Amino acid sequence: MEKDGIKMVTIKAVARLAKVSPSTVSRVIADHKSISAETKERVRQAMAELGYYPNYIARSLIKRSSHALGLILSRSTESAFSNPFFAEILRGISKVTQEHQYALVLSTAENYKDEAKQCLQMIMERRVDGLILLAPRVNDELILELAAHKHPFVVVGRVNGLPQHYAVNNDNIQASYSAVRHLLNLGHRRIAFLNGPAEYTFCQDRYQGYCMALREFGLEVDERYIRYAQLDHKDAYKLGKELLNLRPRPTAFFAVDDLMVIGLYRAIKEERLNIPEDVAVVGFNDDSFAHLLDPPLTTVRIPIYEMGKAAAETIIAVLDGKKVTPPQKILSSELVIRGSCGAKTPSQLTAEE
Amino acid sequence: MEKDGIKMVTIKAVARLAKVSPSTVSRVIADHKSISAETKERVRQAMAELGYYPNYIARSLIKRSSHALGLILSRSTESAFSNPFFAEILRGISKVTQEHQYALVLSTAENYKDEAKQCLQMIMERRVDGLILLAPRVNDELILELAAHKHPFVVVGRVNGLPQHYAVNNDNIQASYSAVRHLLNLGHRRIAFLNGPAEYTFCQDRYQGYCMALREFGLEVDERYIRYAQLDHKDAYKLGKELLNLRPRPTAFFAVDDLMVIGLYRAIKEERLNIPEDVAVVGFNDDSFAHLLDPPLTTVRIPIYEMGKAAAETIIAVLDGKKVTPPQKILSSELVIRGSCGAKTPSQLTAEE
DNA sequence: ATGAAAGCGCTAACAA
DNA sequence: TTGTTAGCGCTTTCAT
Repeated sequence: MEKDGIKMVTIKAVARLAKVSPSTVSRVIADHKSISAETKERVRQAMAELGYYPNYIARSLIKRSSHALGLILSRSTESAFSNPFFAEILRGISKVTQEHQYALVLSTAENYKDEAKQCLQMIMERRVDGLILLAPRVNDELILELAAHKHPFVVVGRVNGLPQHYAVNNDNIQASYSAVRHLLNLGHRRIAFLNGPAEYTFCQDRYQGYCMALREFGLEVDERYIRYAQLDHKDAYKLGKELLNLRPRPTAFFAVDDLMVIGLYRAIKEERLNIPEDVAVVGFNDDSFAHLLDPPLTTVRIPIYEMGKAAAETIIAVLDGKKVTPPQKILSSELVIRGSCGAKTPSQLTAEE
Repeated sequence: MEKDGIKMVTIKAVARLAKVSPSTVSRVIADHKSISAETKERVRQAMAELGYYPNYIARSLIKRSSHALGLILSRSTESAFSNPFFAEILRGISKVTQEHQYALVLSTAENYKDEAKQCLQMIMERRVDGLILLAPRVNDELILELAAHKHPFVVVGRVNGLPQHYAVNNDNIQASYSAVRHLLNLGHRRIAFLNGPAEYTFCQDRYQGYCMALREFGLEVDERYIRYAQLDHKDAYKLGKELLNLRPRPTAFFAVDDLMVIGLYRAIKEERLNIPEDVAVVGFNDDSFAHLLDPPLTTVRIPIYEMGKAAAETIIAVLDGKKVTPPQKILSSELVIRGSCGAKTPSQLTAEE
């Protein structure tokens, strides 16, 4: 009856006080229709009197559902949390889990293997009913395994090599294409691309958009102007320097994540070059600090919060046995033009600012 | 045997394959000493063959422990996540929960009442074994209730009116005192204080440090120069404007959170005043963007990550039945001097920069 | 060293 | 409408 000095008020105790059977109490909890109003009232009275809370663990065991969602942050813990993308997606997810009374179990993993292990563990151990996966990789083995075992999951991003699955994504190719086209329209021809780790599908997609735009303008994709950096400002600083030392020097930069722009700006300023006069810059994500940079950053705004909401709604609907159509949702982004690329061309103007 | 098309591999199935009883399998899982090496081997073989994972729910039910920690973000969801403080504290917490194989259940609440309800629910429903509470209020009823019911919890911040409890905090009074003293040493005498909501104990403490410093310099605390704002840049902008319109105008600002400084900077610049020549500014938290502001912000750096770690370690130790001494830990902070206050005084120099 | 049996707190047939 | 009964998958005495 005691644990840590806390009295365990069970359904039995309530039943005893209300002079009914435990199953009747259970039915009152579930607000079952075939219970007389007076019994309901009496049972509720007893629950209130005893301060009864249903034991979720016991309920989960018999219902075979923990009513919880799992979310794993991979990459090193350090960079995962510091990226505002994470805060935004989490905000969207938790908004929905809260509405649906789902618990959200958060975990972190140092590397991909660890992430896979933890995901599998969470779901196999029945700690969670479904998973939300972020930043899928090219040929993501974890995702393939989850799919093979028919575990419920939704991916935020694009998955390759899997016909049937639930996913929420933004229009990376299109967004990247628009961003680079913006630079091309401003007259830039040597546009460096600060990409992220090539194993992520979103990096692949943004690369594809970059290539599309260049080719549309009859330009070759010159791999010398492309670098693959970590999604933080330090690596971007280093690789930004490398790119700035190329001759002929790129006149514009397209960075796959705003966080990189911080390092890139520093690199550019250290070379005594001016933004946007000497070098134009476009970022990606429209992180909250983007408008605070000097000059304010032109960047692609993606609906991160909405993607988090959509992902959570999708997986919850799936778990509720509802049909989710279409299984893959693409949310659109917009280019937010600020001061890091110089004069605006009318065709590229957006509502913003 | 089936649920969502997923085979449930139970301890029974393993027992059958290994030709032992379920209890023996259970003992192997717990690595019980009195099991022969060969049986252990055989059982482990069977577990591997069947891909067995223990059902955490079932184990929790009998062990009366979910091996999970609960964390609630109060304030409106919008501002909670966007504050880098949250990301940092979460990083520290999850680092520790991961090490100890604890699950971390995250929840959000729109307001204080909702937060209290959710905390109580999480712990009463046995979803979590203990709670980590952030940003305690003056006479925090939730905390008093949790304490009255002897629920395990740890607070990040200072709690008043409760002799025995676990808490981790930084030296707010001292930190605030140092920050204001820095401004006083630079010659400032009219120092405005952009405080946060007065119901938080940390705001109270920082106010106290502010007063201490002023009084030490023989100055009166002038309430006209103090405002209570939300912890975001919008409100800070508005109240910053108000303070700038006072005559005589304050020559320096001390803001209780770096996020406010963003709004404050905008207000100052709109008044065509220069930082630090016309107005000096000191912030609090050393958020990641603080060094990116123009001019880079002088601010108090508090060890948020370490506080998160310490909080998680404390509550886990408590749950493990260990003695935690001292129950209240205070981590120290440092003033990081950058460019928002003008010339440095030698006595205030820190290692940074 | 291992097995049998009881039961954690709850829900859900099946009766009545 | 309500009670009885049998578990959910696991751990843990108590036997052997």
